[in-house]
Amino acid sequence: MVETNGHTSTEQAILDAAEELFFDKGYKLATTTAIAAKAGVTHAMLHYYFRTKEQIFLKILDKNMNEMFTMLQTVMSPDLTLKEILKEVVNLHYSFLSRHEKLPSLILELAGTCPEMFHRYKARLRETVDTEVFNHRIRFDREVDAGTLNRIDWFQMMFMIISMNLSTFLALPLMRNVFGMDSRQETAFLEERRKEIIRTLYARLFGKGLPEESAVSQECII
Amino acid sequence: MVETNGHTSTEQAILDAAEELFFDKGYKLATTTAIAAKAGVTHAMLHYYFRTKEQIFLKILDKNMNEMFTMLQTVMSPDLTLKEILKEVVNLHYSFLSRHEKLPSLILELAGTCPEMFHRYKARLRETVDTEVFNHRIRFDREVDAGTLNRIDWFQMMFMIISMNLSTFLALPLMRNVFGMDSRQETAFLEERRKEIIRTLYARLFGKGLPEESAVSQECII
DNA sequence: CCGATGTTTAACAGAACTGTTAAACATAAT
DNA sequence: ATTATGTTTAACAGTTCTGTTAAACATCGG
Repeated sequence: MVETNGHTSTEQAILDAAEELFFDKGYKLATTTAIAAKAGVTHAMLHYYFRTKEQIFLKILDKNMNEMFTMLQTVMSPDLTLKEILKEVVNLHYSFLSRHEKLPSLILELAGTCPEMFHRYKARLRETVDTEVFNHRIRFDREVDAGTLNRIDWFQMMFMIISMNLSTFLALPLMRNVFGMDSRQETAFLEERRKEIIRTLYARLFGKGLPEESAVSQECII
Repeated sequence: MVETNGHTSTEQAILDAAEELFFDKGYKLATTTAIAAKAGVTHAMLHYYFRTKEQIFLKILDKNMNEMFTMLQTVMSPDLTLKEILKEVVNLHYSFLSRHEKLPSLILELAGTCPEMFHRYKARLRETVDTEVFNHRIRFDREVDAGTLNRIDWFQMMFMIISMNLSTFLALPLMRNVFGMDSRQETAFLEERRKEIIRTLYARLFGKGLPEESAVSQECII
């Protein structure tokens, strides 16, 4: 039953079920048996189409990682001010995360428990980071020198942005569990959180009269 | 072979091995077989002393959660300024995390995949949060009204502190993997990160002339 | 209609895991 | 020495998982 996209409907059903289960339970805990059950086929079909669990997982992960790298590379817009760019970075990342709520924890699982699988993306991740750093750094440093931007280490700033965004979505299951938010509250929280992240970032970068020890002295890691 | 602490050496060996494996692999992936092997006993011993995998896990998790709650409650020191308290909160939390590097991801796993197990700590967590909020909030609001503190929602501030600290340690395995830090670089990174977190927090709370949209208007979630 | 191709099923093999149990072993008190 | 108690072993049962395979089924060109 070959369809227009070149996939059989069975193949697509397996991919859909697998994506949901891998994101829900993680790589190791999502079983081929459960995937097949969710797709409504025998688990032998899964092996017929994809041979192994690892291959079907990589097909799904690749798709998501490609979207992530695309997102990372579209941050550049040279005709915006640095201030606008930074806001864009946060918003873009934040909206990507809301569309891929569970990708971060899957990546963390991979880095922690299947490092050899994560290796597949390492080079590309480093390269992307290096490129973005190179593209923005000169401009960034110039503004720091001109005094229109508080001194801060590049890497620390990137880490701050990424981690503030990420941790919002990493904490979401826990927040749902502990505070039992309904979906309206959740939307309101996420929106207020996004604004607060930008406020905090702006305060650190553009605020005046910051308290002591704003000096920075780190050898760069990357 | 009963020892002075009331545990047999076998029992303690199992607990030690279990703690390491649970933190390394998570609850579901740490197998009783592997725990027994690491402890150097047959896996039947594990069931002899603890009956089930869940019970040994809870023994270990309880110990760690108790330490966490103790830490959360020792934050109060009424004779410090608010500014000093906040710094203390960050430092205390940060140092706790460096001693329990892998607790956060275990808690996140639990909240995500075994919510019924996490339920055990829900009431206590809410209670602790409520108490801390109640204890600090009046003072906090007074300083906001006096203009010595920028306006910010309590919950957002707590979330910010916790998430900046947490994400540092959540990201650590990934950082090791991608950037291949040695232990000297890692120590330097963690120390610089701690300082940067305080800088950022202070900038948001005490910085002058913050850019637009620093107004805050959120109904409180908790 | 026939056979070639691609798809699906059901049964199986082999491994791993949790938990149980009966018997062997050690130890200390009587 | 014997008995009671606590500890350890080895073997087993029952389940679940990944991956394979042979046979059944469908579809379509000729």
